[in-house]
Amino acid sequence: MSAVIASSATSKRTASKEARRQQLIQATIQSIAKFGLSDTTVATVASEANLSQGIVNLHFQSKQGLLIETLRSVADEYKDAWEKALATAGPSHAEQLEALVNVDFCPAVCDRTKIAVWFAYWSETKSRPTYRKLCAERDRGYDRKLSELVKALIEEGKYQSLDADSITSGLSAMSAGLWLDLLVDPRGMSRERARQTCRMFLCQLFPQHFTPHAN
Amino acid sequence: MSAVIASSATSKRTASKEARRQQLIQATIQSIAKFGLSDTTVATVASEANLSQGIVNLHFQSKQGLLIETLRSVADEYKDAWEKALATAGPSHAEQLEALVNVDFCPAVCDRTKIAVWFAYWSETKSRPTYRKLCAERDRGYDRKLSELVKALIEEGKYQSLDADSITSGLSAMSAGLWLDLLVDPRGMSRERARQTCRMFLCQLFPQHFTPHAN
DNA sequence: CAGATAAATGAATGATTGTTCATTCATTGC
DNA sequence: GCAATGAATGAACAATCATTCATTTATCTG
Repeated sequence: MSAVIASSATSKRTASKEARRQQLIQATIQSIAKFGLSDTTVATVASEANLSQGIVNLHFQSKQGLLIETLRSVADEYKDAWEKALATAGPSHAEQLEALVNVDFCPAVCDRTKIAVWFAYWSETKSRPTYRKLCAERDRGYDRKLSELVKALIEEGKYQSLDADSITSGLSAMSAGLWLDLLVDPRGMSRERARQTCRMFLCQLFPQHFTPHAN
Repeated sequence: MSAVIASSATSKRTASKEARRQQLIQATIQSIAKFGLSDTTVATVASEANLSQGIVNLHFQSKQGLLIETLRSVADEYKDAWEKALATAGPSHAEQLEALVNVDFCPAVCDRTKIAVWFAYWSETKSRPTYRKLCAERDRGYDRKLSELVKALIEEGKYQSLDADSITSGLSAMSAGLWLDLLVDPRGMSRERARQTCRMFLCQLFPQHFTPHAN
């Protein structure tokens, strides 16, 4: 969305207010990925953005404000991604489900830098209600849609023995866990392998709808 | 192991060197869970332990040293737990696998406080090689055992279509993801529900070895 | 019980970090 | 071209935090 504005306006003193904010948010993401959230300071962010110290408090009232807006930005981007993926995908329930699962492993979303950000904030949800609220919003919509599609498939395929709630939880948990693998041990896990792992799960559960090595 | 020592020796100036270290590590775990890693200071740790400021640098050379020892402690405890679980469980491959999976959801290991610690450190592995090394050691042993058992079951049951690597990755990812649910949204997920979710996965994969509602 | 030893304290210190603000500089409208 | 506007700077300030250490306190020894 506003990435277009941000990219063209790196020249100083020219960028619009919104573009600067985006630039600082991107710098925050880079800093969190590079140094971790604990060692991300206003100075490291400003340095990543090639801007001066005072800039953060100029555009966001405080460091905390910047951190919250950064999470909001990544969360919004994620929501946009899966909503767009559903709109683009074929109409069948199986196609919709596959599209939804695949979003988690597409390059735009499944970027090690952004994954580092997700885990940084997740790890502090217990102490920061604001983080939790923003993260919960992310999951609410996604999980609801995932649950819908799983239920539809179960009905369609007369998979009587399957429990929709378990499958929904299991599937979204598997995605998150594979993200963790990508973050902690990127040599042992790749986006493609992660995607295949989820697909394997779908093939096992819904053999009438998903078959190995298709797509 | 040394928790026995630590618990009995809370009285001041009496505790042995090792007991004090354990006490401080426990306080660190509490502090990380309460305030997050970013807001865990030497002061918050000392306060959780009801001890004075200087105590951390007395027993560990630095704050960083304490943080590393805390991770090591949680990781060791985890390793002890699953090794003990394997030793206690029945001898069949299915029983061993089930025991290994269940460890992740037993009260001793699957405690929201400790989960907060895991995610706090995982989120910083990208910037702190020491954290990564300690975390990787945790996974190496567990995943190797998990992989062994999965392969054994596939051979035993002539589940020709199953890919052992995908299943191993998927299973451990699902565990980690369910932990995340327990951390972020404890009302929507419980240890028991998480365990059942993993079990559902096993039932689907290995119908000859696992059947619903057993255990 | 006295002296020695070791552990713990907490105020002081120095380094780091978030925030402020007077100044600089580019852009826009007249 | 010339004010006027407001975005950006970066040095200065204030607050926080890790670390140090002289002192206090408990335990052990002979």
